[in-house]
Amino acid sequence: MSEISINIKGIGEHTFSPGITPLEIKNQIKGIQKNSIICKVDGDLIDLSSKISKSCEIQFLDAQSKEGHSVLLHSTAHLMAQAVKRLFPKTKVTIGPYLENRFYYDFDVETPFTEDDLVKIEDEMLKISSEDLEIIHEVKSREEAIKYFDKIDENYKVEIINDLDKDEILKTYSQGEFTDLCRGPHVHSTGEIKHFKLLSSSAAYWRGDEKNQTLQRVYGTSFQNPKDLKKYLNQLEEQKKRDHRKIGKELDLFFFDDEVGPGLPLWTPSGTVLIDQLEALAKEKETAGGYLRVRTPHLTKGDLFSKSGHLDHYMSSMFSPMDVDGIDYYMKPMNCPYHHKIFANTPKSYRDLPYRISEYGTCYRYEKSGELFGLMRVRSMQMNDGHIYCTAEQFKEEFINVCNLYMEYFKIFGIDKYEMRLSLHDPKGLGDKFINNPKLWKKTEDDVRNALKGAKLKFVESVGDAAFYGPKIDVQVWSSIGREFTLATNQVDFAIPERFDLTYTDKDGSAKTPLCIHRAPLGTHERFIGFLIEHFGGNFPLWLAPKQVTILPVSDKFNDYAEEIKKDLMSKGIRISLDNRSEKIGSKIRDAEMQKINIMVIVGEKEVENKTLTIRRRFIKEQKELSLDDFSNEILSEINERRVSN
RNA sequence: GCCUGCGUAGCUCAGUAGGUAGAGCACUUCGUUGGUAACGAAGAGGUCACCGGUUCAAUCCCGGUCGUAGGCUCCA
Repeated sequence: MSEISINIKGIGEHTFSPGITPLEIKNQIKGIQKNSIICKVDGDLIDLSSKISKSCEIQFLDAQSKEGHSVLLHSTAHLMAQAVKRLFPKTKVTIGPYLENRFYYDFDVETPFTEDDLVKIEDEMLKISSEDLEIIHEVKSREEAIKYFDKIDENYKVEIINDLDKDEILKTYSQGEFTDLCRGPHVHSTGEIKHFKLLSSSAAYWRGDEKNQTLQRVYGTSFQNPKDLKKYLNQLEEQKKRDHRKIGKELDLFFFDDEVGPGLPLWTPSGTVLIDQLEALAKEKETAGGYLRVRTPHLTKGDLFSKSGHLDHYMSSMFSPMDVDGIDYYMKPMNCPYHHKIFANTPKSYRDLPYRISEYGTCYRYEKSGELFGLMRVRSMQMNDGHIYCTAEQFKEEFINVCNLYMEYFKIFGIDKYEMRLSLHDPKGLGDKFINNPKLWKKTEDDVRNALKGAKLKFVESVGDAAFYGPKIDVQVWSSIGREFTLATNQVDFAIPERFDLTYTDKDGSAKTPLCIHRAPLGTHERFIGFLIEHFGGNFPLWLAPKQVTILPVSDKFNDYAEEIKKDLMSKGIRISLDNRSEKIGSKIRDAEMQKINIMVIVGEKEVENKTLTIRRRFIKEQKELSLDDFSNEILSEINERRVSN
């Protein structure tokens, strides 16, 4: 057989006998990075032990590359599974994929893992690593694979194989006594996996279905380099410090009370400042965008929600009804039905469209107890809600304007890590989860997709995440501990206008049905503020900060001067406090820093004499001396511009 | 809702082979009047989440409830 030519990326062409493996190439050819753990042949990731039969291009990768790292993570999941099987032989393995910087493996075990168990598993993993077991892959026929996994009593694996496509190539990976069904590829020996850490264990359902068996999921992380592992673990610690639940407590922004109920936040004066600022921002932008503001009740007769479809499609997220004079009343889970009522209250002409109305309407949703999460997931929420009623011709522009509005907001806050997601219906849920009208779904989804493409907005698509009444654009963000949330949303509703018999009189005098766009560019106060707390780590920009300025007299002797300054700044609308305790200046500064107050105004003998203030900004030691007027002018313009720096 | 862990002063946390509890910070008072991240002293504070059970005795052991954490599922 003739030789084959392999172009090694970064090295050059070499000839080999067919059947050569990347591992052999790595050992033979000088200059290939020693820490390569996997390779790509003509763009496909393959095991280092795979045989190469024809000329190709090969690229060796270490775990610094995203693909290399994901292989390492995946292989670490297998290593963990092997350790678990050694320690708890009755365990049945299921699946163990990699995520970004993490992996997990789901196990069916008799008793859930304790923290001690995780330590034991980790120790066993280190042991297997030092055994340096070769990881061998084999292609198996369907029958062979089923027979094998059946024999070793791994029924989940058998179930997986039975569900795979008939022409799927089945592979097993073996390391020592442990064999797993897997697509691979994997690193070539357990000795390659050295620097890992198990992070947590929790429950998960088999195949993500709550009707199925509860499995134990163990999360972990793994790196090639101990420094990278340390860095990642530090990063996780740092992220925990930004957790809005922690900062919310430290800065006294909001809290939950057992006697009030879970998921029902109480906003303190400081937290309420954040709400007020957001609301002022929304009001300003919406007024400029042609919205009219409205107000609607929190409680309503069931008939309205029956008409809107909520009782059919949304009941599981609604609080149980209360009986009022023999009639069922519900807390509102959304504001839309009221806005439709307002639209319909007076006759509309084509001249009234687009008709845009908005409010910060408080909604109440029954979220299952285990789903509650700080401010990010609550049961009472103040929604930056609004509805646009427009003609088909106006739709595209209106829809994109909403997208632009939330981009504008994001710019104000400096939010740049988000993902726009076009959420589509899942045909399987029609009639139950979604309104049953396949044609309208298709048309509306196409319209939205085209509008987005026309505006050159980047987005991903997600099937099954639509609202029950129409497709939507969700803006996804991540909390500091990595959970994903929808921050803003922009939704189309093709069903409601008809259900509510909403019409307008067109130019020709005929009655037409408008399109309806639901939108919540700032989401809800709860989630948006929860997100902002983490985004800023509690260090709010001046315009948003609950405590903008504090005056720190050097000693009691200057309290009167401080009081004058306080009065002046307060009259200008600045959120100001005065620390007149008999404490040393250093102590007052420390307390102000801990409270993350933006600006400290220090006054002592010098300032009283000069009629000035000494200004010290949060985290900045350098100070400057200013007159009261110069100072207030300076910060007022910073506030009015909603500047984000510091 | 499901699985597991956790619940001690306003906050962060000690503690008890079962004999009703302690620190630091914060708070109040007194002294100190101090120039850039903690001045000193004293005082006040708790049905040890709640309800039952076992026990002479429960904060501790057992059961239940509620809350909470990590996930799963679900969502703004």
